[in-house]
Amino acid sequence: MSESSPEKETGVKRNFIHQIIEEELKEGKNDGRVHTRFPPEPNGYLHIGHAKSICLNFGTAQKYNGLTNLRFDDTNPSKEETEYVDSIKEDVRWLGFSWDDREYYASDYFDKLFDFAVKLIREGKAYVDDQNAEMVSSQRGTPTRPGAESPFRDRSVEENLNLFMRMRAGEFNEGDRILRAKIDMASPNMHMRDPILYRIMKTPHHRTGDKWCIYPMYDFAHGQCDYWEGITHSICTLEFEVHRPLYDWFIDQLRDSDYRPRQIEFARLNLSYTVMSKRKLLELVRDGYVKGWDDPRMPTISGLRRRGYTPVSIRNFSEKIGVTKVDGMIDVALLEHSVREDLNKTAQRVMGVLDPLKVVITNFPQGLVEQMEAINNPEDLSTGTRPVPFTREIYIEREDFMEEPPRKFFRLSPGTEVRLRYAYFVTCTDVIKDKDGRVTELHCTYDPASKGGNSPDGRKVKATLHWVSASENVTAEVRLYDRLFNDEDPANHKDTDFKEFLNPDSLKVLRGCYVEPSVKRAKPFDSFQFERLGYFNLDPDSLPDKPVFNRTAALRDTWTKFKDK
RNA sequence: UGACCCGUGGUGUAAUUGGCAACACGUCUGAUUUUGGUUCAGAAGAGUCCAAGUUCGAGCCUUGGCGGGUCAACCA
Repeated sequence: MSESSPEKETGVKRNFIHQIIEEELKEGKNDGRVHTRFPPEPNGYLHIGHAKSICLNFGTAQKYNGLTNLRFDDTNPSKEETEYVDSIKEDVRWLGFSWDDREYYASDYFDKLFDFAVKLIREGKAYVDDQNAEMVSSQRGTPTRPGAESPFRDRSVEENLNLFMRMRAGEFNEGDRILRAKIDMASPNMHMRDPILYRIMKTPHHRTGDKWCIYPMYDFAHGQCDYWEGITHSICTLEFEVHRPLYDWFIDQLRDSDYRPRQIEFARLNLSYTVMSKRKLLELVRDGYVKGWDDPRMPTISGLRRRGYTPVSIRNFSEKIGVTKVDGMIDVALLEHSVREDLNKTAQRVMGVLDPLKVVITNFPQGLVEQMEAINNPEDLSTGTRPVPFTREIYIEREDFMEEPPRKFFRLSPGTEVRLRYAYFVTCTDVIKDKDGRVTELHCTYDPASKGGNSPDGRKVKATLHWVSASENVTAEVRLYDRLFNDEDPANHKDTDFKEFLNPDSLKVLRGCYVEPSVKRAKPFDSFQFERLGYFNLDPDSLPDKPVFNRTAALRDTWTKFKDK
């Protein structure tokens, strides 16, 4: 062989699938081609688990200069909709992958699949079974007991052909007849016990309309589509492992050259605090527990997008978690770390106050609006600065003041001096309360010499506060999102009771917020400083309809810790 | 009384194909800091499910256990 390795440096971490591929490449299999596919069923929105599969399929092909197809596995018209195929395409694109013109549908192959079924019948490898679902199911046996053969198993080829044509013609009702492969009812592998190839479904298909009233099953479609598309590596999740012998059986009936696609299984992603089952996500959407598939609390790609996640962060995450056959549980902390890592470098900082407490700077001139200069991103000074208006009356976060500070509380309290970021040093002189004893206003004095946030005499302050001018600001509604689930591990709750673990605090609308959106474009972001609470992708161009506030776990933990002391 | 798959710190991944286990996240210290963030320095934490075997030497090989997962939809 030549010294030029077909492997490309893409920064993709080597995993067991790469190892398999490299061994095959050495043996010269499939003419050295690597061709993968991402095959979602369009019956829901893509979630973070799919992202792993997408990154794996596209990443693997890129690594070996191969191609990846996008293929919709649409063999069950009762569950699939065009809305879903559109959202899937958008999400894959957003993640940064391209399938060029290789967009396929299992339904594209319905004719070929039908012909293949006829071929199997002719060869005596498939038959029409007149039994109903219950009969078929009871004859299948159990994992430990062999099944029994159907009384219709040995029909003549002519009779099978005739019945199959009539199935297609719509002469029978749903459930009356099925087409089965004739393999082995005693096989220790349940999937080899005369699997069903076609069932009658008088449901219009989102692409083929009412052209068909019989539809192929997953097992009868997937491998064949792989074969016809020239897929070399059909990467799927662990639960399909037991399907592999059947996958191979169909390929054996089909192939006429050395080429053969190979199914390789990997462990699907499980995330702590997260429910990933499409059925459950659909339930959350349908029953109104969330506002939609793209609700920021959802683990869907579109939900994460609205929450402020970047494509890079999700790709990095997929890379970090690796690819194995070990069925594990990844800590969301790793996902959250991945966003922070990216956003820390790229997100523009803005200031904001969510729960405002008025502060009057008593020695600051009435009516004066002073423009302070704020850095857009301390991690990337090339992003420049922006002016932020400072006035005699400002708001600070209520949490940033404590009348009787506990040990280690460094922020504002009576008599202490703190820095207002990019503005001045201020000292609290008076605390104004209402008749119930609630603090309504603070009076402070500022040190005019500390403009910009540094005192010429070199004295230090222990805290830097975030603020907003009480008059020069923009207001909007802010929603604060927490994790959707607060149970230790809701993913483990297999049954419908998973909703019991919904986090009641997962969505709070905070009143009296001072944020910006389309309301006043004139002064965007000047007065928002969210970064103390986390990082936000809130630059004017990428702002969601509703500002989304991504509270990070790290900060929450810090707070919990602090409060305990 | 089945078939297939899996078993390395709290979590995830690695270990040049046999040379006494590394990295990331998380946790905990400390320093720096106009974000209690970031950055930097450091610490704790597994002897690789168990047992026997082969070997000078095993997380990697063999055998036997144990534990976990998947499979009995006319879903994918």
